[in-house]
Amino acid sequence: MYGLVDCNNFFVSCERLFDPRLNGKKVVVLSNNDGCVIARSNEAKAAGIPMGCPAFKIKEHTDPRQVIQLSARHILYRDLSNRVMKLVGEEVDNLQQYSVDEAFFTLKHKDVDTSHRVMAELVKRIRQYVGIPVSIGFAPSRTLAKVANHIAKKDPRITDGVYWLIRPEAIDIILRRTPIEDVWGVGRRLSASLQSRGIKTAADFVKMPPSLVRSLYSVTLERTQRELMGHDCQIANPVTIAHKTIMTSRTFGKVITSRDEIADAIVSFAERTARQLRDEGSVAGSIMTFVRGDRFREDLPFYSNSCQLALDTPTSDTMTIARQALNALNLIWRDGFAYRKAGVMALDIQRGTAIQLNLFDPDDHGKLRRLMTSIDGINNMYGRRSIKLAPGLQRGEWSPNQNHFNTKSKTLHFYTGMLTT
DNA sequence: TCTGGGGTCCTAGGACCC
DNA sequence: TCTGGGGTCCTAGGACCC
Repeated sequence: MYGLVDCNNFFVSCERLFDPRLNGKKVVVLSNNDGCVIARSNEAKAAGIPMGCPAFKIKEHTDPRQVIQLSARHILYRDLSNRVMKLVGEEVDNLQQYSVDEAFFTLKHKDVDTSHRVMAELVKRIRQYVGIPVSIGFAPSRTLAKVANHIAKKDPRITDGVYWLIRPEAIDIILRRTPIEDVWGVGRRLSASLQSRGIKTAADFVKMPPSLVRSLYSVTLERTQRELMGHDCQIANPVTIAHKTIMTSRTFGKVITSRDEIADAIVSFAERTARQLRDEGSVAGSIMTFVRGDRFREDLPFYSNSCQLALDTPTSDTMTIARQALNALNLIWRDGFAYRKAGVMALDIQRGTAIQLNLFDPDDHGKLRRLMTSIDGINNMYGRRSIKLAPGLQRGEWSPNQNHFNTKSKTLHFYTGMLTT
């Protein structure tokens, strides 16, 4: 039996917490470059604004003057997410955070009546202490828990935000009402393909022979099918294990043609990537840098390339990683193109303790580690990027546009001026 | 004018080996 | 006409998620 707790309209709920005037309005939160809609209030959903909608296309769905558009403040959202998860963790077992606003878990209590009472109280407590509305769904598998959570959110008869999807007859009825494209693990491509075979609902899908699903599609989709039948197939890997890759990338506020500007951005991305490696107690074995043009500008020649370089010794040292990221940039840089996006990725990640010292590496790892710890400590105390490598000193030409911060909200500006997450 | 960022897993196919 | 067979390993790319 799995529980899934999910914050309702999470980013919008966070913004509303600090500006109640947003209540009852069509509110959307925009992605990094004020580009796409990444969160919607119920009112915005009802107006037909789809998830991922480019901001400039909102007018195709509703009167944009009635839509409040806000730049994302991911640091604030992370902070509130941590508070929600702390309260949840006190009442459940095996809490596995799946994303910033949702987590799977198992129950402490065996009997459903006690559990239901505890969970309904938890929903109330999160609302009271953190201010964020959440919903909880229960089912025999994670995929079904997703379905149950959806019902907990949507069905007005569910007054306490908790829904149990357990009885086979109930599961059968619900699956018949679940469009195939709403199933977790069935995206646009797969649902189009399944629909062309006459599979319209989750119930239709469950009736397909599993061997056929596997041969036509993949073991992944077959697992989704078995999960819908109520078998736990561990579809979601626990996110608690360390990351296998860590990436930092941004779309620039405008196209960039200067190599120095891009190098400046790459150093910033490398710094952030290295910091995250250290936070997770990991080291990277190789570093990848990529650059690309603007895929929407047909008037400009398009260029996209990446380069992955191994590190002599796996490390989380900012300077080594930045240096290697710049080496990679030098190998893929081409003059005469307009660049719109770039990024740095750490790969071949291992636990930090597993450092294989390179005999010929002149660096003193102990000294470097102490330096990095000091830098992280200062940045923790005085704000991110108080100390940084020279090339990234100021917000550059490449910084993403974010022009819709809610300056009228009571939120500490602490959460605003910081450069993205 | 304006189209995100950060992940995971699986598969097909090529390189290489005996 | 006919071009072994069976492995392993790696990578690129596609699909999905939020």
